[in-house]
Amino acid sequence: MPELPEVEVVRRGLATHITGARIEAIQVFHPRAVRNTPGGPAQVEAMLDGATVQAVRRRGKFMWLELGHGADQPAELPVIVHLGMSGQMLIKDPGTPQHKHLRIWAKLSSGQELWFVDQRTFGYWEPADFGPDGLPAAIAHIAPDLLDPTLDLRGLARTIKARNTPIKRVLMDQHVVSGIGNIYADEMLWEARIHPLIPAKRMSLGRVEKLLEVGREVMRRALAQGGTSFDALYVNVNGESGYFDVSLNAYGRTGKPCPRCGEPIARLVDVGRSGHFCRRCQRRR
DNA sequence: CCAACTACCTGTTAGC
DNA sequence: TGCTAACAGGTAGTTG
Repeated sequence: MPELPEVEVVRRGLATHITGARIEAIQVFHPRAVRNTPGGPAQVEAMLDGATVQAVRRRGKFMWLELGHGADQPAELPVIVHLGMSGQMLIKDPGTPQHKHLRIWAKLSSGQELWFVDQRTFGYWEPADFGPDGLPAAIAHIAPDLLDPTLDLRGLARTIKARNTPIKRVLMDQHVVSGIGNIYADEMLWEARIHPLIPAKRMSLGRVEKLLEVGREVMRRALAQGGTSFDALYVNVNGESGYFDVSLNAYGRTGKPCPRCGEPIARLVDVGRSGHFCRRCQRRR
């Protein structure tokens, strides 16, 4: 559920609250909360204990904390944080009663606590190394996202057009462009009036470019409203929901009138995932 | 390389 | 009322 705007809201909150803070104690409560660690939870605890958070960065839906030993020392190692479906990074005052789904707990030198809460355990923290480009090597396969200032939009449009796959699936392929999940794929396709099942190959280059520009605007609007939330699973670091969901035009609106033409929004299932679109505005051809 | 499919999770809701 | 099935869905891994 958390996609680019939601993750960016969390990243900003973390940057504000934990940059420069030292981790004075840490405890991992669930084995699935850490990944790619031969040493298991203990390895992550050892890596983070005593480290200082120097920066919090993001690409697509992936965040990472840059850790060092001393606020003015260069970053030594990144730890990747992915929220999965239901992960939350929360800043708590000491003494807050424990949450049922608390997976990782850390005590910070700021006096506050950092909680990683995750109901469905698809989220995780992962110790990593820096690759040559300054990104964690473990996410080298994740493409730039639509809000990345270095994004080559024309080049991306050409890559997308080379794929013989329904456009919605291509948008959600994190190797191609990152940060787009089911919600924002539906929203940007609705906005651009494009049918989700049209093969990317059959679209004109200009239409693909237009779709990407529209997508970038949708992301910016959602970010300005603090992201989307339906059921309080997605919240910022203070536990507050965003309110972009009131701006959704297609996603989750099955049977409700299309805000553009009044036609009831249709639901279609592709690869077991539900999609929402307007049959009248988003024609196949 | 590309495309398609599946496993991994648990809380909530719909249906019988 | 109580049970079961469907649903939510991001990513890695596998298969063809």
